[in-house]
Amino acid sequence: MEEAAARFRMTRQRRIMLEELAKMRSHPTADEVHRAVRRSLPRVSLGTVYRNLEMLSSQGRIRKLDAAGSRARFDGKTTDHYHVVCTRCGVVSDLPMAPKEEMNRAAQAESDFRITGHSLTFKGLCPECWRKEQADLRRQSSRH
Amino acid sequence: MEEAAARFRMTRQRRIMLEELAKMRSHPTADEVHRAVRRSLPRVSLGTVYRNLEMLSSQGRIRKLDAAGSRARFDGKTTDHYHVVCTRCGVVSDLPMAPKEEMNRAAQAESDFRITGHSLTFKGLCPECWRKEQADLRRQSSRH
DNA sequence: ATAAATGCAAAGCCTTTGCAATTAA
DNA sequence: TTAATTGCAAAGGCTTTGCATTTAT
Repeated sequence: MEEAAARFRMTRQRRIMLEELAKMRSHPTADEVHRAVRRSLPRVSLGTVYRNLEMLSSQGRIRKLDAAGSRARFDGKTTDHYHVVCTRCGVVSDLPMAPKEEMNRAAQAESDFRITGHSLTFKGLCPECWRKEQADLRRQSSRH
Repeated sequence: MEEAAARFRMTRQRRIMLEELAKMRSHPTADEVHRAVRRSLPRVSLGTVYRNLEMLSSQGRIRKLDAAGSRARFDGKTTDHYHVVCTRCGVVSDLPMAPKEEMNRAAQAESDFRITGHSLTFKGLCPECWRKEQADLRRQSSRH
C-alpha cells in the first residue's frame, strides 16, 4: 500500500548528458546527443539516451522543444489562426484570436534570421480535462 | 530541356478528402482522415491519404499544423524563451526576446480551455539559407 | 542489499516509396 | 492517348520496450 517514492540516480550517463546539453547550443536531436555523449562514454546506448532525455525533461532539468506531438495533424481551414492544445488528452481547438503580424517585426529586430512568420500554440486543459483534474486534486487532498 | 508543368488532377479521392476536411473541425491525424474518407471510398489506401495530405498542403488547399517536425529536439537551457527555425535547413536558434505572459491572458479571454502557457516559434531563413535563396532567385531571373 | 538504470536487440508507430494497374484530362 | 494517381505491400526512420545484467545508493 505504501508508495515507493521514485528515486533518481545520478548515473555517469545522465551527468554527461547534462554536461553535453549544457554546452550544445544547437537544440540537438536524440541521436546528436547520443553522438556527443559517446565521445566520453563509447558504450552508451541510444535507448538510454532516449529514456534519459524523456526523464530529464519531465524533471525540468532540460527541455523538449514544443513539437506538440509526434503525429501530424491537418486543418481544412487555411486562414491564419492560432490553436490551443490540451496537455492532458491532446485535443486541438481553434482560437478566435487575430494573428499578430507585428510580432514578426519584433522578432526580426532581435534576430539575424529573415523572419517570415510564426506559429503560436497555447497549452492548457480542455473543459473536460480541467474538470477531471480538479476532481483528481480533490480526491488526493481528501485522502489524508 | 522543356520542363513539364505539373498538372494536378481532381480525383475522387482528393475531392472527398477536401470535403471531409472541410467539415471535420477536429484537426484530424492522417489516419482519422483515412477513416473518414473510407466511409464513401472503402478502398482508398492510407498511402494515398498521406500523399494527398502532403500535396494538398503544399498547394495551400489545406494546412498542416506546426510542430509537425518529425524528430524531437532538446535544449539544455530551461528558462523560458522563444525559438526561430529555418524553414529551409531546419536549424533552430534561440531568440533573445522576453516571453509574453500577457498573451496567455488574452487567449484565456477567447477560450474555454484553462490556458497555462504557450509556445511561440518563429519561421524564417537562417543567414546562410537567406543568402542561398537570393542567389537562387538571381540565377532564375537571369535564365531568360 | 536492492531497486533503479543500463545495453542490447527486437518491436512499434507513423510515414514514405516502388511498382504495376487505373484513371482524369 | 498518356502522364498523373492509385492500391498494395514493403521498407524507412524515429522512438519505445522487454529482459538479463550492472550500478548508485
